[in-house]
Amino acid sequence: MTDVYKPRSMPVGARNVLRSNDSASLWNCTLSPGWTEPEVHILRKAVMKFGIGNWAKIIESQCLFGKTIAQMNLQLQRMLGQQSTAEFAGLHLDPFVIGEINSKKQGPGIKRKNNCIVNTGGKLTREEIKRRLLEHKRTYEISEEEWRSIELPKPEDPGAVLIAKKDELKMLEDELLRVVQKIQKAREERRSKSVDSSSVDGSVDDEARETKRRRK
DNA sequence: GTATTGGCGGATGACACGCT
DNA sequence: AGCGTGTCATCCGCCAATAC
Repeated sequence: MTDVYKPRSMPVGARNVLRSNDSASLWNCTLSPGWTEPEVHILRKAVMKFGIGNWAKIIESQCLFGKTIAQMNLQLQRMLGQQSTAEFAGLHLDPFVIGEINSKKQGPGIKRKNNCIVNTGGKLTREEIKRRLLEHKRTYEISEEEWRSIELPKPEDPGAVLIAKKDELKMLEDELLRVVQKIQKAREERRSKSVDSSSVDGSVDDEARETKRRRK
């Protein structure tokens, strides 16, 4: 048996088992559909520069052209390793640092969904959010000099992006067509083989096959 | 071969809050 | 009060493993 790769982010304790039905995206090994690795790094830099939750500024910068607030928020949750982002609102910090810490959290009070820690104790009070915010600011926020110096990629020409996406769509459609044709061909070959063997055998006639099919 | 189960992950609706 | 924005909880489709 070959060694099973266990991601670094996998927690210790009872869940430190790679089950056969764990999806590849579990443990943040892969990205959310629709996100490429460079895009994730741009989002990481963008939240470090503009502050977590400042989606309007990120959209305005056009560094992630085509991404919606919902998409960015979902990807941020994956990076942070928790669903609730209110306690980080506006902070200039590296979401991967928080994600690394959250990935190691274990215990009866830790409930996860999509590998993100979800809130189980009701909504946080404004005071609690404020308290956590100040704590995170002290502990994790990078210096102003640092986040101001972050450079984001120049906005791409929307027309060029559209053309590229159309090309990608055409490529995927062609690939789908090829796969469908391949399946059809394989089915036809299988069917012709079974017809051949039954005609040689002679014992399995159409009626018998139909009876067998009906019994199923 | 089919049904059941467990879990992932995107979509969505409800809600809170700030602004005008 | 109405609107826009952001957050959070829940729903539901899909997939793979397992049971029968």
